[in-house]
Amino acid sequence: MAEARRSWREVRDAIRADILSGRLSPGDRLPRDEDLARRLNCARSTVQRAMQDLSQAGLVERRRRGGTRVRPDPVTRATFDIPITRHEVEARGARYGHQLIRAAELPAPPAVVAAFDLHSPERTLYVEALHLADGRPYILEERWIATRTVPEIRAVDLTRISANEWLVLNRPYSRCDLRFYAIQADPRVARLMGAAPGAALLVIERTTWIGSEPITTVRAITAPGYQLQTRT
Amino acid sequence: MAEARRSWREVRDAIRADILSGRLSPGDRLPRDEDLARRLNCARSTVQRAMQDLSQAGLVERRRRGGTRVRPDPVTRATFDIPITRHEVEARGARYGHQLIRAAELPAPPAVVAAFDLHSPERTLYVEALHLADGRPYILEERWIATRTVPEIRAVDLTRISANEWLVLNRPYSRCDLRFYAIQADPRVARLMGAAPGAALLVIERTTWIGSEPITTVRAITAPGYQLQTRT
DNA sequence: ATTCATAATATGTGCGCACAAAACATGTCA
DNA sequence: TGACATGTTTTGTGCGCACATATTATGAAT
Repeated sequence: MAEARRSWREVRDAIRADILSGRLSPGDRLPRDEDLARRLNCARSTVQRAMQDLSQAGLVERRRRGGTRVRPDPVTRATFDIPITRHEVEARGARYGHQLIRAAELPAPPAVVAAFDLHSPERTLYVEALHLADGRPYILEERWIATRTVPEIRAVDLTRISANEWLVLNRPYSRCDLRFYAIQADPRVARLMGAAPGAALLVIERTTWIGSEPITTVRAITAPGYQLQTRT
Repeated sequence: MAEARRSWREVRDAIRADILSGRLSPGDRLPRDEDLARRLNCARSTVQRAMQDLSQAGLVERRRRGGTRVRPDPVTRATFDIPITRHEVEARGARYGHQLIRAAELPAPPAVVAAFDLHSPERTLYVEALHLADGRPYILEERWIATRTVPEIRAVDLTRISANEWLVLNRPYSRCDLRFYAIQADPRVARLMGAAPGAALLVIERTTWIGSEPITTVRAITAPGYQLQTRT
């Protein structure tokens, strides 16, 4: 059948076409790598490379000894890049600025303790700040920082560098949970954001850990009209 | 120095630690794979595997002949799985239902033509449908389907299977653009969703193509309180 | 100085091999 | 029957090699 050697992309595309065209259905088992390699006239490592890609894309599931199966519930998998807010603003060609609204050492409220996956209370630094693009409100962030994990943050001048930027640059994280939802601007948020009271705002919530130690959780309230889109 | 052979994960973690700790700064160039391999006591292919991972995670950028550099603008990269709505509802333990509100062949409005990256007008099937969880509104979708690319859709009984599910199962796509934002429910949407007028709703907009041919663009308006989160 | 062909170099791909590790199957023993 | 050890199967990892490919650097010719 096939004569020319196939590249891993060709192998991937061939299998993907089989799945997407319905020749393979969700839940179906695929031949083992070695058989596919023989059939497609390539090395097993090439099939492996193709499968690695398909697996990461969420199209197939692989298990040792269990073989490879078409994912039973097809999904659309999307990847987003969330940059440092300053970079995001500057990439839009706007002038970046930020205002520290409040910084205070507080015990973590129950919602934050829950977000951190903890039971016991946690000492936190609460930081509220407004990111500006060309002087106009861009993102309002309400942030809790676990001072036990990040004690140095207390020595940082948060009027000079935003907690967002300092943390991303200085605190590696091993786990990051993200959540998106919509809220209506309450009077206070509306005033800070220069939005109409009741306006619909996209919220990006992010919590990070290093190992099992919580670092920070932040509620980023975006300005009216803000859109988040997949990288191209 | 190092004696034990390193696995690609160890190599990846070592390099990642160098980046995140600041020993390597954004924009810095890394040694070439071969030197890293010698230094870390492993094969070049192992370094290659580690770099592949770091590159996909957005931590480094690699170019042939240009070498490897730490990405100049650090980002948080997040991956979402957007399942078929029926699966999503059922995974929450709820009973799925859906109602076809309207289906009509219409010329694509300008916004849709733009979303499809086209200039000329396009014949579309407009479909409006409501997805239900336990009988309650879950997602309202407004969808335009390019009938030139997907003529078979006209023969599908959209009261029996949702356009969402039919398309995902029958129409492979090669490109998918996603966009999230918040809207306020206008009176009609509020009535359909059983929400208060003016409620903040998360909208997921998705456009797919096969090759350069548009398939569909959909505006999925979610019920109040809907949250989208990264897969765990 | 500018343009263009050419060389040098780092990453990307592919192969074949060997062994590791997970997960499932089987059979033994109580 | 049930718990547990053992074997088998499939994917995962690692190595070393050769060559492909993209990109930058070099230098010649105008």
